[in-house]
Amino acid sequence: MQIGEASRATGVSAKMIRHYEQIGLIPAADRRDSNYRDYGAEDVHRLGFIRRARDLGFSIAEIGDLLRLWGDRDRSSRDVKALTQSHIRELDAKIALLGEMRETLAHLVHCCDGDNRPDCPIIESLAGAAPISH
Amino acid sequence: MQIGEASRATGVSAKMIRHYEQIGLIPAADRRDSNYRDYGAEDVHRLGFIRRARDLGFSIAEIGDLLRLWGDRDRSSRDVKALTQSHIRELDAKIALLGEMRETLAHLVHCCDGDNRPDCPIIESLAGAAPISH
DNA sequence: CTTGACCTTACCATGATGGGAAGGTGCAAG
DNA sequence: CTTGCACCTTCCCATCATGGTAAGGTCAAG
Repeated sequence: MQIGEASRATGVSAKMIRHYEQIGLIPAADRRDSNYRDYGAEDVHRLGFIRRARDLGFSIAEIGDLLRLWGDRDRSSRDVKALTQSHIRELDAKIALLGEMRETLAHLVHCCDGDNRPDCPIIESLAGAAPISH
Repeated sequence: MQIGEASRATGVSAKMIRHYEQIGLIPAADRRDSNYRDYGAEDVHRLGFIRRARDLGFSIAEIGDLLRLWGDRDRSSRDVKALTQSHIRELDAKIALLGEMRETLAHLVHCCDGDNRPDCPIIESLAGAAPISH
C-alpha cells in the first residue's frame, strides 16, 4: 500500500512516517517503480506500535528502545518494565510541576476580584516587590 | 549594568534576554559606546516579571499580554483574571492528558511480572494484541 | 489529453532554550 | 605597553515532534 493508506490505517501522518524513516526509527520502505514507498502488514503493525507508544507520551528515543525490545525474542520483561517505570517517573515529575503552577495560579485567581478596577494580586505577584515607576 | 549582571539578578539567561529583545517582548536595551547593552532598574524589574510568569507556565504570547496589562494603568483586574483562568484551563488539560498516560502505564506495569521471561503485557499492548483497559 | 488525487524531495516554521564560533571591549597585573 | 582574562557582540545551528508549502513526478478515470 502507499504511504497515504498506511497513514490512514495507523493514524500516523505521512509526513511523520517519512520522518521516522529518515531518522532511522523504522527501516527504509520498499519502493515501487514509480519511486513511491510501499508498505506491507508488518510495516503497518510497526507504525501502529509507534502511534500507541507516542500516545502514551514516550519520546522517539524511548520508542526506539521499545521497538528493539519488541523485536528481541530474548528480551526480559524486566527491561520493558524498567523503561516504562522510568517514563512514569518522568510523567509524574511533569504532572507535579504543572500541578504546582496550577495551584499557585488558582490561589491568585481566588484572591483577585476580577472587576473593573486595576488592583490585581495576580499582576502584583508577577511584579514582585516593587512596582514599576512611571 | 551589563547583560550578565541583569541575567544574574533575574535568573533569565543572557541568551534569552537577547532573544526577548529580538522578538519584541521587551524594548531594545540602551547601548553603551562599546555597543554593550545597558540595563537599569526598570529593565531588571521587567525581566523579573517575565521570569515569574514563565515559571508559572505562561507562554511568550501570554507574557506579552501580561506585560501590556501590567503597564496599563486603566486595566481591569477582570482581564488579568480571565487570562489567568484561561491559562489554568490549559494546565488542567495538560495535567489530565499526562494523568491518563500515567494511569494507563501504571496499570500495564502492575500487570507485568518484570522477570527474565519475554512475556510482557506492556509490549503486547503497544503491539495492539490487547486493548488497554483500566 | 486533461483533471485530480496521490506521491516525491527540499526547505522553512513552530517554542523556548542552549551551544559554539569568531571577533570586539575593558580592566588589572606583569 | 602588553598580555591575559572576563565579558560582550552577532551569527548560525541544534533540540523535539510536527506541520506547511512549493515544485515536480505518477497514475487512473473521464
